[in-house]
Amino acid sequence: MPIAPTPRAERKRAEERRDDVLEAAVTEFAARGLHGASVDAVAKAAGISQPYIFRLFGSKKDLFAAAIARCMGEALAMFKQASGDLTGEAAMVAMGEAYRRQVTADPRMLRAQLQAYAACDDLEIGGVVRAGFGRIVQHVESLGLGAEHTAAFFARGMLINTIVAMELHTAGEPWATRLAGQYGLTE
Amino acid sequence: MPIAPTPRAERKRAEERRDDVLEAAVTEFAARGLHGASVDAVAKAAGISQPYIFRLFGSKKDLFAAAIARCMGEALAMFKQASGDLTGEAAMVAMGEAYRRQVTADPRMLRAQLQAYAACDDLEIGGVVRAGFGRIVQHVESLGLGAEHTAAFFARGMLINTIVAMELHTAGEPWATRLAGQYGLTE
DNA sequence: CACGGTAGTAAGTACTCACTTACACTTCGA
DNA sequence: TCGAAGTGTAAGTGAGTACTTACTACCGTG
Repeated sequence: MPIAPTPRAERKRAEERRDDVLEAAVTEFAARGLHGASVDAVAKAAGISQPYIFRLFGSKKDLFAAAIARCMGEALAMFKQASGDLTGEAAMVAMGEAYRRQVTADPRMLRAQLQAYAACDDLEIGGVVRAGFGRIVQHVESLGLGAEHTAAFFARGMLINTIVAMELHTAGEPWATRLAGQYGLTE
Repeated sequence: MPIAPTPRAERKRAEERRDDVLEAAVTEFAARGLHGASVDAVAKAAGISQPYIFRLFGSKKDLFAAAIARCMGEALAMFKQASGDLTGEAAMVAMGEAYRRQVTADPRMLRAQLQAYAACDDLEIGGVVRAGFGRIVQHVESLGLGAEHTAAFFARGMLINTIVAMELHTAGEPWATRLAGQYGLTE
């Protein structure tokens, strides 16, 4: 008869634990994507065993979806806070500045978004991503910018994502510096 | 002693075969990404056995890098042809129109690019992607647009990639249609 | 026509990794 | 206080898959 193993991780409420796991999952998925990341790595980073992740989230894909939904939710919250009571161009400038700050503070959110777009081939993931992105688009539209400026706002955001993913803002090549400099990413 | 197996695939020059494989690899990697795609699937699509791919390309990562390099090269060629002798804003409009046509004709190129950006976490891949992207940036810069317009051009391109990946242009939701419509992607 | 190089395959190998089973400790309400 | 619900783990399992080995058929050339 085997000796009883004692749980090593400090006991927490499931909801709090889910949060820890999501935090770790965002980091892992942001770097390696849905297929490149492993549940094992997320478990280690979260300080619990791998089976418990399946208890909490059901499957790897569901964990990815939850992590992405969280990221999108954080992005929306960030934009809402940045725009505050502002409208029109002033709101857009404020939101752009907030996004730029996010890059330098913690680029995981942007990288995770890129990974989410790349994983849209999967229908379930695609649904989650579209839903999250749609809420952000509708918030920006609600600020009273026209369709053209709204599109330009998101276009800039997407290029920033890509610049960060390629690490152009630290690459040192002149063309890269020129491009990244357009969005204040080189200081 | 086993009976000698006869090769099933029609015999071709290695160079031509490499081309077939790259074509299949772009399709596969565009949809599922570096980690999501399997070499087996590429081999089946190319009509040859899986070991032969390793003979031709060495490793899965090298195959991915080659596929991405090809895509980037095609994109550069497309832009060069579209801009022709034009310069400035006229060249940019022509290139944008070419890119838009590419979306409707065959979105694999765009999706593959997105997957390439997402895979930049790997240093080797990152190098290939930056090199390919750099050549495109420098071509656009050479057309005499200022840094601001150059950045705006690439920003639009990145948003188009994302719209295609999320399939917003066929999603049907009003906000999606409005956004995609800004780039003529809804007809 | 021999023969060396080129194109190609069948059949592994070794390993990763998503997911399961079966269990143990802890907390808490009745 | 007792048992059910909640938090957690050790130890698998099975399938997928990157890559290797060891071979074979074909082609061009002297």
